[in-house]
Amino acid sequence: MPELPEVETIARNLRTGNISESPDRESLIGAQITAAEVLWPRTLAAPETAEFLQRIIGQRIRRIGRRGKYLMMHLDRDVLLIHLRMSGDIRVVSRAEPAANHDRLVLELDGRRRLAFNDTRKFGRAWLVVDPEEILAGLGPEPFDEHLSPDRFISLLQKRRRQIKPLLLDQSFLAGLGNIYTDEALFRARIHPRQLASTLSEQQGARLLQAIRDVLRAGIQSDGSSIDWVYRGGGFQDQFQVYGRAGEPCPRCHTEIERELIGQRGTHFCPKCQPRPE
DNA sequence: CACGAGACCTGTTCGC
DNA sequence: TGCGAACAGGTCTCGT
Repeated sequence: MPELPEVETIARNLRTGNISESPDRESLIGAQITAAEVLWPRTLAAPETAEFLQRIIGQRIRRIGRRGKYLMMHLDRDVLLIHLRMSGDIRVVSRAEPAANHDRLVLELDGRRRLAFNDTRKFGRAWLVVDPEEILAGLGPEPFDEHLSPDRFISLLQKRRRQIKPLLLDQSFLAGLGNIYTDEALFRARIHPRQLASTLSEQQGARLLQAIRDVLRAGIQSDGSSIDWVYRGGGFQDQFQVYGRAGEPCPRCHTEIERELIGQRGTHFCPKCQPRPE
């Protein structure tokens, strides 16, 4: 469930305290970690549980941010990084609340509420590190980075002889896009997901960067997307134009939307608006 | 460098 | 109704 807009929404909500189940709806900034529990050891990528507990207990949350799809919680001395992968979610509940079914890592805050990393599929990971660059160094630019001009983006595309969709999913090329927002951006830019990056025209490259930013901005404005049984209050799923709409008419030209596996991922596109290059 | 397959996991939905 | 297959918002590693 988590692509850039969903992680951004979570980070903002934790900062402002706009969290539905939280007892007092107070910001997490300034909260002290008074206890912690690791319920599924593999969720904690580093360090080992014993060192993790010993280091994190007593620290206060000072800043909450995001880089790519990573949630970043800056503490007094360390940074807690969380990647939600496919099914992760963050909940804040009162301390009295019993642990939920798939809670994997729980932090008790000020002895009265708890922040739980819940993750059905157990793909998610958390790291407690001094320097987050240890983990984040390989990420490509943020989509909204002002240094990422259309010209710069175009020149990055021209260096890559690779299908555009898998390239956009590659976090070392650009950080934050996942399967949904990639399909939506390519549709809005009218680019076929299999077109080789190096063959995109300047106009297509500029259009694509614009579409990526538009789609991510719209996603954030809707508080992200909520699909299936995982619901966090986002509404962007109602604005999907192609994702999950195979067989339905294209909103632009009414041709049937197609679904095809590209790089092992279900890919949705309009065969007429996004013509397949020879 | 690029690509596909397989792993890692659990749960829901689809097709017969 | 039941049961297996397919599928799911992600990423890593390995072999070609």
